[in-house]
Amino acid sequence: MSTIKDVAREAGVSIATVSRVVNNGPKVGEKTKARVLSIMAELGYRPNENARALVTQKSKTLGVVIPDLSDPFFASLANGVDKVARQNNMQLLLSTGLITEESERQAIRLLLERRCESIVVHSKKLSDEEIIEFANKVPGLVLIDRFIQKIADRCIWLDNEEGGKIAARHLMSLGHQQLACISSKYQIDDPALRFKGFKNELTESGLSLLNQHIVEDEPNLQGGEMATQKLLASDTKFDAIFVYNDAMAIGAISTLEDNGFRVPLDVSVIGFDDVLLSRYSRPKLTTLHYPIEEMAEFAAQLALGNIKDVTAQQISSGYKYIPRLVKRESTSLHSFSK
Amino acid sequence: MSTIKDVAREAGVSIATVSRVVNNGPKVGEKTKARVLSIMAELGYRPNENARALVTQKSKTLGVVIPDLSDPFFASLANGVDKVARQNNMQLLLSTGLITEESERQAIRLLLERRCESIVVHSKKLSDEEIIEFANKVPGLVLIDRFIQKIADRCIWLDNEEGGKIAARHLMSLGHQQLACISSKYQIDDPALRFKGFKNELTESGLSLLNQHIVEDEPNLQGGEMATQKLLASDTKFDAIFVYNDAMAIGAISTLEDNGFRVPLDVSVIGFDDVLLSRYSRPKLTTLHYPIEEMAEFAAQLALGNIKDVTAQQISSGYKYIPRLVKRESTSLHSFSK
DNA sequence: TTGAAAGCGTTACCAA
DNA sequence: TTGGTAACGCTTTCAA
Repeated sequence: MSTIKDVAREAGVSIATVSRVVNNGPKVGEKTKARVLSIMAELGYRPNENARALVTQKSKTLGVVIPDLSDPFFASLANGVDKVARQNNMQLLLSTGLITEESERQAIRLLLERRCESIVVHSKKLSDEEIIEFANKVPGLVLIDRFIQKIADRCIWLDNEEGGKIAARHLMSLGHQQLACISSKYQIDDPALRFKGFKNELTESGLSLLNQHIVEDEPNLQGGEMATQKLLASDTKFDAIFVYNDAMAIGAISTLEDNGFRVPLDVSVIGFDDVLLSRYSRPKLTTLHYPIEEMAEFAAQLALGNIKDVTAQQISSGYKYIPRLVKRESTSLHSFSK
Repeated sequence: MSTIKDVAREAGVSIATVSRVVNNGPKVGEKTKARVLSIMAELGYRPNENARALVTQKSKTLGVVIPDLSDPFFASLANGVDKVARQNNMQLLLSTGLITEESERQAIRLLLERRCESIVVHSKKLSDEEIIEFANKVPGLVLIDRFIQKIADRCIWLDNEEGGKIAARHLMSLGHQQLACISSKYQIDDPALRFKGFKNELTESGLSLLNQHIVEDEPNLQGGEMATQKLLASDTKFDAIFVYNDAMAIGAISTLEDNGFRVPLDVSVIGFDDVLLSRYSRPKLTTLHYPIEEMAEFAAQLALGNIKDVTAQQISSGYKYIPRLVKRESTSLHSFSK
C-alpha cells in the first residue's frame, strides 16, 4: 500500500504539500493540486488512519461495549450507536464483553488502547466504583441501561419501575382484578423493578398480588410456557398476566391457548420490550416499548459531546426514559360474564 | 493518558525496556520488570494501539461491511465475525454501507484506511469488476453471500436454488400437488434462484407451477398477508405454499387462518431463513435454515488466513452452503379427504 | 505557495 | 540484561 512519500516522490513535491492536498488544506496551487491528485489516483493512495490518529490524537472511532450481537436487543443498541457514528463521520468499534466482570473490564480497556474518545458502555457486572473510575478517566464515556448517582449526567436508563406501574394501570383500566405475574428467574435489577412498580400500583388501588400469583422461569419462549403451566397447575384464578418480556409473553399465550383459554377474551397478556416478535405474534402483543435504539442514539450523541443544554433534573437523575404502552391485541376489556 | 516515555522516566529505565515488559519480551531482569510493572499500574498506563499498528503494520482489527445492524440477518452475520475476532484477539470494526454503490465503496475504503488486513464484505451493488479489484489489493478480503467466479476461492455463499429444490421435494413428499409461491417483489438474485430451483424440481416430477400461483409483495409480515389475500382472491386452488422468507410466511399463515384455512391441515406453509421468528410462530414454522452465522464465522477464518486445506472443488465454486430443511409444524401430510 | 523538520507512541535492531 | 535510535505515515509549525 503506497504512502504519502510515494505520492510526494512521484509528484515531485514534498510530503507537506501532499498532506495539504489530502486534507483540502488551504494555499495549494491549482496545478500542483491537480498533479498530486492524479498521482494519488494512479497509485490508489489511501491515507493511513492509524498514523493520523497518532498525530492528531483522535481516533474517529465510536466504541461500544455490549455482551454480543446475538441478542436483538443489543444489536439494536449497537445499531443506534452506529447510526450516530456514521452521521459524524466515524466508525463503530465493537468490544464484546460477555457477562463476566473481567471481560467487561477488558472490553473497555481495549477501547481505551485504541484511544477511542467516545464510548457507550453497557455493563452489568463491573462495580459502581470501577465504572466511576473509568468515567473519570474518559470524559466521553457514557453508561447505558444503568444508573449510578455519582455520574448521573452520563447515565441513560429506562425507568423499569414506572413501566410496571403503567402495565398495572392499563390492566386495571380494562377491569382486570385478578392479576398474575410471570417473571425471570434471574435476579438482576430489571425484573425486580418492573414487578415492584406493578405491585405498588396495585396496592394503591386496593388490589393485592398474592405470592402464588408470581411464577418465574427462563426469560424466553419455553420459560414463558413453563411458567404458565405452573400458574395453571397452581389452580389460582387470574384474568390477566403481566409478563417480564415479550418472548415469555408469547410462550404464555401459546400455553394458555393450548389449555383452552382465549387471549385476550379470557385472559389478557401484556409483555415488555416491544421487540420485533411482538408484532408477529397472534394475537399481536400489547407491550411496553423499550426505546433502546433511540436511547443508544442519544447515548452516542452524549458521548460525542453533542448534547448541550442539560437541565438540573438531568444532572441529578440522568437521562431517564419512560417505557411507552403499545396497545395491540393481547389485552382487552374484562368480560364480567365469565 | 500516559505514554511509554512517562513510564520509562518514572521507572528510571529506557523505553526499550518498558516495551519489553509490556510485550512480555525475553531478557528482562526480574527486579526491573517488577518495578516497571508497578509504575505502569500506578500511572494506569495503556499502550497506544494506533502507534503499535503503525510500526507493526497490523491492525488487530477485523472489518465487516454490511448495510446496517437493524436487520437480524446482518446482526447474526456481524456476530459470527465478531466471535472469530475475539477468538483471535482482535476487534470488530463495523463499516455500514446502506445499499448504494457509492456507500458500499466508501465502507470498504474506510476499512482500508485503517489498514484492516482482514475484511468480510457483504455487497450487492458494487460491480464484479470493482470487487475483484479490491480483492486483488487486499489478500484478506472475503465475499459473503455472493459468488464471483474469478475470486471463487474467496466467496462464501448459499445455494438458494438448491434450497428451492429441497422445499419442493419436501412438499411433494407430503403428497402436495397444487403448489403456490409467495415471492419478494424486489428483483434481486435470491428470490429468483429460490423459485427457479423450486419450479425445476416440480417439473422433473411432472408437476407444473402456474403463473397465477406466484404472487409477490414486500418481503415482510404485511407483504405476506397481502400476497396471501391476492392468492385467495385469484380463486386458484392450492394445498401448499413455498414462501420467500419466514416473515412473509408468518403473514401468510395469519391470513390463511383468518380466512378459515387451518395450517397445516388444509394448507402447508414453508418459509426460508429460519430466523428467530420461525420458532415463535404458531404453528411453528417449517423452513430452510440459512446458516448465516456459521457462514460468517467461516468467512472470518478465511479472511484471517486460518483455512488451510482447500479442495479443488472449493477453488472452482467457492465455499457453498446448502440450506437445511427444518421440519416444524407448518407442513404436514396432505389430507386427501378434502 | 511550498518545503524542512519536529513529533505523535510504539517496536525492533544493534551496541554496550 | 539494558539502552540508543531509526523507522512507521502522517500533521503541523516555521521558514523560505
